[in-house]
Amino acid sequence: MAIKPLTLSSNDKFRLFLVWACVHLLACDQPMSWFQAMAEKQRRKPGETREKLMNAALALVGKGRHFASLGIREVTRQAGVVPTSFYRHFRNMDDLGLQLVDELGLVLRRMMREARANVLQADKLIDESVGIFISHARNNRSFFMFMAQGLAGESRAVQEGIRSEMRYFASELANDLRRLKVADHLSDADLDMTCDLVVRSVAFSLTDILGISPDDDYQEEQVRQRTARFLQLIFVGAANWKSQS
Amino acid sequence: MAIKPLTLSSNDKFRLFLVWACVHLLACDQPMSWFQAMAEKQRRKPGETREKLMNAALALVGKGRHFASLGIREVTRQAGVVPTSFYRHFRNMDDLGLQLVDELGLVLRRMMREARANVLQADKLIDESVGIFISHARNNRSFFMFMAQGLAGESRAVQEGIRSEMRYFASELANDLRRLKVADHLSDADLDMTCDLVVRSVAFSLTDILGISPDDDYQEEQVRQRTARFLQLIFVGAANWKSQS
DNA sequence: TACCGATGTGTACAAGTGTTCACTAATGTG
DNA sequence: CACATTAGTGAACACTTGTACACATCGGTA
Repeated sequence: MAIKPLTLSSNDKFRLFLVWACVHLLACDQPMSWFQAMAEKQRRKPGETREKLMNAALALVGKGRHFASLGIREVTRQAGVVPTSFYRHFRNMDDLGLQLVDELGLVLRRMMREARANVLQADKLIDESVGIFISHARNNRSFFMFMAQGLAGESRAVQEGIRSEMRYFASELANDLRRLKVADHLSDADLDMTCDLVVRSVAFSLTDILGISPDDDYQEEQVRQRTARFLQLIFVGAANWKSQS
Repeated sequence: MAIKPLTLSSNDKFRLFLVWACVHLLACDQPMSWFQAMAEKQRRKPGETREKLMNAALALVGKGRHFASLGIREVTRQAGVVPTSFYRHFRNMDDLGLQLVDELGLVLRRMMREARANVLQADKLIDESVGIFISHARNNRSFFMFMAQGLAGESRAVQEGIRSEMRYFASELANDLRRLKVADHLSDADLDMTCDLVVRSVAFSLTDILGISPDDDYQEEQVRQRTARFLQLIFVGAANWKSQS
């Protein structure tokens, strides 16, 4: 059998590098130049082929195509790059999908940070959060489309990645609620369950938002209100929930 | 522009035929032979190419492929039919998808009927229903995979079809609950909302069930319990919900 | 009987696909 | 400086794809 040239993903490479850098930091005395060089390489300048390819895939998804139906040539064509370049950065389309999930994680974290900054008092929590979510979904339409597709997608790895992002999101939400002391009567497990349900409901609303035209403000407001009422219903349930019953 | 030969879907044809048959039943005196012939044609005998193609597509989806990535040749190959035969029954893959949605509707209605027959008293409603749902999801794995995929699929029509099946399901659930008089304090709109949320939560659990191995009984039991608790939480919320507040 | 429409088959073709290979330009390292 | 590594290019490969056309079959109708 032919030995394929194993090209590590940039994340793998970076992790390997971190280990290796730590060894060097302990062993020699002037490693900073190496570190900075590698760090420079990690955060590539925009417009590079790798970004172009990922953006091209996202653009196609945003245009209504399904990620599973995209081909390598199609993506490279959209990116304005020769097909061969694809292999310099990704093993195959699944690999590209996985790296998109990583970036999706960044988008979600940014959204979470914004929500935390804006939602200070608990009474406006739901409406504010739903609003922030919807505006993010509108601004990063392609990303969230990719997320919605990936939940039932072809690649098990992408599926698991998105699912794990959602789990993380739910656990962070639970932590926030604990900090706000709005659900002290709930056991940890029950609070986690509640947050899981919240995140699922919001995620399902994603398919509602993405299904309507991006500038149909009326429909968007409808989805927004419905989602908010879903969450209110869930929180009423949580408020009257008797743990360990 | 070239005029493409418009081939109606078999459902369309049947509806047209019904109208036409009624006219004939009123006008002439011996229409039964026509009727029987057409009825015979409608319920085709199993093993025909049309069924073979739809089953082939489902089989591929069940094997982990995404519907959006299936090609005509691939489906016909799996069905053991020559590629050209495809066009005798479907315009394209989207058309096949739409007809699959119709059949999916039948599966869902059968499930609903079974649930109605088995859930007689209200106190076991949740556990019984979730159980029935999970066993159906297990027995018709491919169908439900197709449904999960279609929710964020490529074809807007398929998407809307599945969504409308879910709406129907939710409204029927609301009717049942009204009949059981378990939520008399809720306004119609609030009950509809509750049922909508219930259906969404269950549908989301679909991706959980389909993600685990078909014979991993432990994980399946986990999903089952989690889904049931979701529904309990929602119903506690509904029980304490104050309509028109 | 002859005929007709619907269904299925085989062949064909142009276009698109994933992947490999050999080559070049740039980039930073000894 | 020479050198190795990396990113990008273009040509080529063996397939696969969607679709069209002509033909065979068969059940039902006039």
